[in-house]
Amino acid sequence: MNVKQIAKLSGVSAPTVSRVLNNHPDVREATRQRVLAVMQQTNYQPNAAARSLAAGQTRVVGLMVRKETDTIFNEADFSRLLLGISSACNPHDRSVMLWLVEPEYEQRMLQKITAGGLVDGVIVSTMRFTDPLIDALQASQIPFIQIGRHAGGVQASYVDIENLNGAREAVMHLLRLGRRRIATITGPLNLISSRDRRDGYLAALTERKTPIQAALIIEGDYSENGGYRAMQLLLPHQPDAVFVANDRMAMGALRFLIETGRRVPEDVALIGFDDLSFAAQTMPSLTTVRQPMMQAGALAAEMLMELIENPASPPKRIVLPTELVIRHSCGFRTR
Amino acid sequence: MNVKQIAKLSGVSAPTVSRVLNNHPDVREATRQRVLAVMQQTNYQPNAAARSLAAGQTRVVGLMVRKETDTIFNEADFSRLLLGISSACNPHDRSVMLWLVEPEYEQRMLQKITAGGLVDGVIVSTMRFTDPLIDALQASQIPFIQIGRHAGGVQASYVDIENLNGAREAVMHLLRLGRRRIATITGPLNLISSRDRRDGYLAALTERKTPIQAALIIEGDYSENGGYRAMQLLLPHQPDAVFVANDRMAMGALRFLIETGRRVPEDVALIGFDDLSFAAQTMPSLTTVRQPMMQAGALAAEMLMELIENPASPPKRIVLPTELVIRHSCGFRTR
DNA sequence: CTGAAAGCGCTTACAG
DNA sequence: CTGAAAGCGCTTACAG
Repeated sequence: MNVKQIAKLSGVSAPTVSRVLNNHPDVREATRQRVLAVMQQTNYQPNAAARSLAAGQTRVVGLMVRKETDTIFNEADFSRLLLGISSACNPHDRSVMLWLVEPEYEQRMLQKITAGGLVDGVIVSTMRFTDPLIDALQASQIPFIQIGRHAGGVQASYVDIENLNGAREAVMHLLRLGRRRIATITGPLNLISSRDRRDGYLAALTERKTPIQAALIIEGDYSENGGYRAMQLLLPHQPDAVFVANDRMAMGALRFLIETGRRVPEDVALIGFDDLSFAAQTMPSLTTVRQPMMQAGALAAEMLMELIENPASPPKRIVLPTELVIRHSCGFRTR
Repeated sequence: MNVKQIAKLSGVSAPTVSRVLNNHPDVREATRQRVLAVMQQTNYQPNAAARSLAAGQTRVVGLMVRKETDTIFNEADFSRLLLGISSACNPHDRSVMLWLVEPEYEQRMLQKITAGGLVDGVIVSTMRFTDPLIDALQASQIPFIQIGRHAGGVQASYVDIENLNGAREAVMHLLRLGRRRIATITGPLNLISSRDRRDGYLAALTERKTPIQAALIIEGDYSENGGYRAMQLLLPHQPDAVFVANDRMAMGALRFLIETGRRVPEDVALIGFDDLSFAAQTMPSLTTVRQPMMQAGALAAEMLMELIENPASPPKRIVLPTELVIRHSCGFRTR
């Protein structure tokens, strides 16, 4: 089944079939119905490759995700991002193509993408502040949207999460609860989200005129064991609260505190970041900052589709708010 | 840049460029080098749509995942499956297209896929024992591989996980530890994995000639609250151990037990299924069954690529072993 | 080993 | 509102 056959069966020409297929307004209603009926009967669907080639549009959206190390790659966030993108694309009849970027195949992927005929645009997610992937996309002229901000991308659109403010609010909450020696375990500081969260910590302290102490700031690696070790280093400096830049490290910190007989939150209060599924299940349950990754994915997809339709549209930057999920580890109090 | 231009620059014809592109052996080495050099200089990459149309091959692999309800959709497994598929496809220079199947768009997706020009084959993951998706794929003649077994798929290849045996071993472990009143909280029994895990439970009891009691078998819904409620119903029947068909429900069961003052594992031992990241972090840590989803994804992708190359090859069924991860909730003992 | 011709299945001006 | 012609950028026989 192809346009020619549909055309013959409907008693029209191929271009008319094409017009019906593409909802072109300039088709007489009777003709449209006739063609539609034949397409229905024959269960006809146009060939995607031919369509892409002729129209110069694939109706496919690409997603490039740099896998990073296992400790940084967060399965829940990844799933939610994907869910958001996919559910935004479905109603628009667009498909999504997924590339997990491994350095080994990075170049080839980029070439395939920029060669055309595969996708109309790309959503790119990488946690590195500076990433050659972004530069390559920038240079390639292909429409793209970043998840998170990145260095050098003056012209680029992005959807970011309010990492700074989310962290700031978490620390403010600890301050309001009367904590005074608040420490932080940061993520790897080559990641922009890690920096933002640390800066939020600093902002809260500064805002409340609380002294900042270098000894209370430790760089972690986003792993459970990293949190454990960081807490070990922190404890001699007697913090009464710790803002931990992700839930996984918070689990490790909690483990160390419990093993060494500290009470949480009485002796040391704890706030994490991510709201992974286990955060509600720890003992005590973990107060944490939730990021709207699904919404971020959906928005990025919408923005990309808009950019594809209208490549000249100016760059957009959206920063989504986080939500402080108050549980027990922070020294429970309903605000 | 297109084949014609590359041809002109290299002093050959378009078909020769095409042969070089496709590693056709019948090209003189000197010619090949000349063309390759020009392609390199011009940074040429062939257009994917044109290639797909002309060759009748897209070099794209599809993945259809039915989202099911939120409680059933397991983000960790989904991520791992995707990781496995993606890393298997990368070396073969294939891309992967992802569809999250929502009932609303199911028909259109299937039509697009079977119309051709989009993907060469499909990996399909759905937990329903009977799923129209499978039937439609079956009828469509498109090469496909199932994740998990399904009803009616006589000719279909699949990669499955040893749900039955994984459950069986978990229950055997409890029996070896001296438990005698072992209960189970199953998943929704319209899911094949749920049935398999229940059957594994039954198999172990039968094997050890332990009486099976209907009151000790409760159907859950894979949610945390479902586990909580199921445990509530189970407790009056005084089980001394519970095999729970997923970790999320196990968390709920654990919560109920602790809230009602039971000691785990002393009073009631617990084993889950999935090895979600929080399983190691509960108090007590959760003994559970780990499924090799990433490996399943990689294998499915390999099988699909083989099937695409050789559509006549006979169906293959692979069942991957699970691993019992022994922690504290089962009444710790190193085997 | 290489090229001229045809074709893959659509869409896009253009003319009427 | 509709159709004939050309074209999108490749690959596939076929002939030499």
